[in-house]
Amino acid sequence: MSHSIAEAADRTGLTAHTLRYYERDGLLLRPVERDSSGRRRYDQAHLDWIHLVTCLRATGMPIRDVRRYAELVRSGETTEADRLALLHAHRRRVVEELARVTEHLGAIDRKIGIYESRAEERAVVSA
Amino acid sequence: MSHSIAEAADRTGLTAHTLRYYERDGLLLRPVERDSSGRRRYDQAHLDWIHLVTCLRATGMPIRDVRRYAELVRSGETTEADRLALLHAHRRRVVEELARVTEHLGAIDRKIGIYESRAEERAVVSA
DNA sequence: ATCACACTTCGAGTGCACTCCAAGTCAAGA
DNA sequence: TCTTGACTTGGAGTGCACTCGAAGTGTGAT
Repeated sequence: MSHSIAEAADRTGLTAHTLRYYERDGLLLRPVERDSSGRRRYDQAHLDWIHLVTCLRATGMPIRDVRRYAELVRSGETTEADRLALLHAHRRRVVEELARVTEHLGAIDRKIGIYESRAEERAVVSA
Repeated sequence: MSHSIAEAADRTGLTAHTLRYYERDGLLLRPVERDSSGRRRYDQAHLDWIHLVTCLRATGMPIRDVRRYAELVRSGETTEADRLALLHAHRRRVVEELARVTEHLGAIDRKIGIYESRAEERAVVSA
């Protein structure tokens, strides 16, 4: 079972443009196969890999690090320690970022609280 | 007590470049006052506002929405309901984004787990 | 057969948020 | 007095990640 670029876009949540861009930019493990008329065919292995790429991208990994990770995978299983290190470093940054955002969100919540209590006050006064 | 742009940069974690950029772009409530030789002087009210701006920015609010928020504040207290709506909408997006990132982080953690168990296996075999 | 349409490539364009540069001003210290 | 260095301005440049356009080709329905 293989899929056209439109189907792959559908299943990955990316656009066809972005899928071509990722391929050009070396984010995929290997170039996608083409059918007899030159069109891309994505198999399950590609979709699985692209899913991992979207996890990395959605958590803020830069394109060049995803490319680096793909290169490591391409280079064979001797690079597994390097891949693990790369993922660990990324994980640490993501956890830090989550904490930072959560903290800033708290400040925004306090601001919201201020506006709400002021709105409340006005409601009472005008009642 | 007022501060030079270098001190303001220090206290806000932004660069002097960024502080000037924010001012030019209308993210501050009013232009920063200048001393007799034309240099910016930041008072506590400015620093407090910039702190709020960094909370909004750090949680992913686009510059144009921060500007919109600043415009509402400038327009007086009749806009408090609008400000509250803006903050609520932002809060919702941030919470969603946190959930999304957390979920993707889980997938990355599972990937890390796979590499770790493989590393573990190799360690056992080579022992 | 013709038509619409999804696809191809290469390269250019976009939007965002800074980030930097050049040229000039001013104040304080040696 | 001279120099150093932090500042000023307007505008240009950068990096990232797409996003789109133009021109062309192959496929499937009418």
